[in-house]
Amino acid sequence: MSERADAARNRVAVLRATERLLAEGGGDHVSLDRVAALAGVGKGTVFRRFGSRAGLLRALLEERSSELREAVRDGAPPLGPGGPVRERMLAFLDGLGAIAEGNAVLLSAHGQACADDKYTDPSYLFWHGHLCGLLAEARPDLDAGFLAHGILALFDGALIRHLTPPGDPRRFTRSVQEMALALLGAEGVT
Amino acid sequence: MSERADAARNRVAVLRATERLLAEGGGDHVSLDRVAALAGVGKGTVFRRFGSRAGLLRALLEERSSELREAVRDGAPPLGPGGPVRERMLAFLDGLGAIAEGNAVLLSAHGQACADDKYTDPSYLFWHGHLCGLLAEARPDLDAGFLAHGILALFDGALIRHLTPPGDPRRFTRSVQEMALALLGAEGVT
DNA sequence: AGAAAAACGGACCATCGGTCCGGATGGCGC
DNA sequence: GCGCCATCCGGACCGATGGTCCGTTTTTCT
Repeated sequence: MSERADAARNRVAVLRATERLLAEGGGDHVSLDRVAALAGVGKGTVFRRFGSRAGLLRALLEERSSELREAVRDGAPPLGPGGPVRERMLAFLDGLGAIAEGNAVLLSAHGQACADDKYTDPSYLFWHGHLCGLLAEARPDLDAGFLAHGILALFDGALIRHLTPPGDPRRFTRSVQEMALALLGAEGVT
Repeated sequence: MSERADAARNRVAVLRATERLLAEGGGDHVSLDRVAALAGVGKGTVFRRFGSRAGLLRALLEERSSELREAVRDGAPPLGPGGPVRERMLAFLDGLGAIAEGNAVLLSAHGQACADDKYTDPSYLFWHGHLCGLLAEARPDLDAGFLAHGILALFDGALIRHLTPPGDPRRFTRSVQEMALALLGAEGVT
């Protein structure tokens, strides 16, 4: 056995409380005190389970993106391995964009909390590695690692909010895809 | 008269103290208390002069970048108006990159403090407008506004620190330039 | 049932950004 | 040189926050 029943129950209570607070207030509305109170647990519990404020937000983000990660790693094309690079790229950006657009507030809160550790975060490293592979295959003449950082840098909560007009929730994603295509260059245009 | 002598003296003392703290500790080592103590002034003074922690960091950043702004607006080519777009772009990125590389810590501290206001900051808007103009001229087929955000998103303190190896301080700038060129596309290659 | 292990909870702490106001200080007119 | 008034100073003060700690409760295993 790895987790006691009450521990598991409390963990989901805390996560649900966090997303409620995230939804109804800004990102800085989520304080550990408030989360604990709303979840009906003690502050120590929140901390013990998630290590820190950053850990809590990371866990929530993980929950939101694990599905995409699986699909990218093991799923069927166009997301998963096997299809043409350009399609994989677009499908991946579509998926990541959807997550980002739906979690812009969480994204900025997490960014603020993580600060410097951002680039060593396993989740970031996975996205980066994936993009890296795709870019390297399509443009072996460029620095794929850097371009991958460049694309991921777009996924900033504040930027997304800034660029998403009411009534067109996918605008950001389309822009990201356009930029990615521009980076891939005109070669191989259908 | 616009500023009393002691006020001016204190302002520079505070700015110097801030940069010292920034240099010797991390970005979160710069608390208003510490700044005030090191500058030999009261906390209220720091606050009155700069409005907030974010304002203090912004002022410091402003001090570092005003020269580049002038050069871009009124200076001679290749930085200033008049030269070929591609050269202006490279020169601008070289200048901005140098500032960013020399102030990575300040950059992340400022980013954290500003959070959402980042995209309405006058300084950001200026850089963005400039890039926008250049990109729109070179690639009228793309969304210049978005691409400009994409390029500016690279200027993240943590990313710069992450990508700058000891012994090659300009590596980041070169990568940014390469990516910008990739965005401009192959058209017009010399 | 009983005991050890695991988890709980919330008081507690240091620190932070920001506010406020009585007191000091500088500039200007004389 | 002097005195007056606006301006500025300083640091005590505040509410909130992230994080810690330990006596108490709950779970689970035997």
